[in-house]
Amino acid sequence: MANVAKYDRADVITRAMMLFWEKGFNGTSTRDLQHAVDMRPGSIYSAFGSKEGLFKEALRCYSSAMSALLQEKIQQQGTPLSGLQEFIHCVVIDNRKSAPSEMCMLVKTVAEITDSNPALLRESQALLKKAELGFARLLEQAQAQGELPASADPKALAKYMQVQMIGLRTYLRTSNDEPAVEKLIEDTFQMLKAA
Amino acid sequence: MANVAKYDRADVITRAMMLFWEKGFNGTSTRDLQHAVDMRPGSIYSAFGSKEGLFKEALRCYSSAMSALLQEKIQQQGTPLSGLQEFIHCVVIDNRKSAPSEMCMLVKTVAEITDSNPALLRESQALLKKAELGFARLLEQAQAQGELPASADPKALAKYMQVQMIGLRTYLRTSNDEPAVEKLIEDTFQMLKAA
DNA sequence: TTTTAACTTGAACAACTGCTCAAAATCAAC
DNA sequence: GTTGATTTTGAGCAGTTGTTCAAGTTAAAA
Repeated sequence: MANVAKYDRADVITRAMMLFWEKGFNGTSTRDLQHAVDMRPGSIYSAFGSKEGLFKEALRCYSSAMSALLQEKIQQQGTPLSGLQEFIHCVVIDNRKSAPSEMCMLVKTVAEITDSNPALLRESQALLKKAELGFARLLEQAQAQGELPASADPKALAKYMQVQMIGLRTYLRTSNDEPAVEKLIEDTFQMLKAA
Repeated sequence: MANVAKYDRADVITRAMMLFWEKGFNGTSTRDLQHAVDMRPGSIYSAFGSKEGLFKEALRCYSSAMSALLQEKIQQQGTPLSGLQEFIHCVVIDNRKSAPSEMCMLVKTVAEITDSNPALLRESQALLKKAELGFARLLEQAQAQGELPASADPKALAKYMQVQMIGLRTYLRTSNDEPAVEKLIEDTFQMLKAA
């Protein structure tokens, strides 16, 4: 054998994710990345193949960080639905200014990337689909526990939740109207429980 | 006096708008633009000052085209609320594949541009705010005509409509699930009329 | 201690970026 | 037809882009 890598791969991906999340794929130059992860071009390219390869890893990193946050909130709150509500409030309101961008990184990517880069587009779409499936499973559990009425359709409600999350986060970015968005989050869950 | 401009300014802005709408601000190079509008760099820069200047005009062009489409649909349908519903269906579903992007150009811009370019960010935010005010005025009319219950709050519903439009258009881009989105549009208006 | 495979480095490349400007072309006014 | 303000042209600039690769460094194995 021989020399061993000096960098922490997960840490490098996290740092790259933060930059990409803030500036987008086109807005982030490889020089920016080199500085952010403190690696020279040769090392980055031997580890990730291309800017696109690193971006793909960053998308997955973002996705699993969000997923972990959701699980954390469910545990804290004790029930699936209140955990989901706390998660959404946390992502949309609490982390608004501390996160690299107030918008969802997957949505930003789907908005920025054209069909001329199918690899990145499909990766983002697949991760968003995965998130929707996670919501659906969660809503099923809520239903089983009586947190949602038996008449509710978890799959349809999961789609609805995705639309609301995407819409609310983006609307907040455009309007800066935090109280209104906070109220709309509450309305959404009111609606959910009455479905 | 002397020579007179050979290009049609409105036409040039429209062509630039189509390109910017498709590829975004960072994704569109000035060479792309030169080709799309069939003008040489000198002419473009003397007419618009900078890439940013042309983009700003493109944003306004997009905004007023959307506004005109809404008015058209209201006239066709006869009432404000049914006109609004037809407008949303048209923008989200019917024009999905024929438009340069299935997403809203203002939303794409707000997602792409960071706070390091305040001019473009504020322009998009202002145009989205203007659209919301237009929705609010429309909903007031609908209320006056009895299309909406007297208990409805037009300003709050206008915010809600913005969130739904943004969410639905973006969700369709990520999921490709046209039937689901079509149903969600109907649900939204059902909800509106019951507000 | 030597070997050797893996990793790191950073100069360099060709292509592309937004933009400028001197020269040429244009056309209303005289 | 000449004038002269205005517009068009496109070569080109200085900086940035994503990426490569030969040379140097490292440390486990022999």
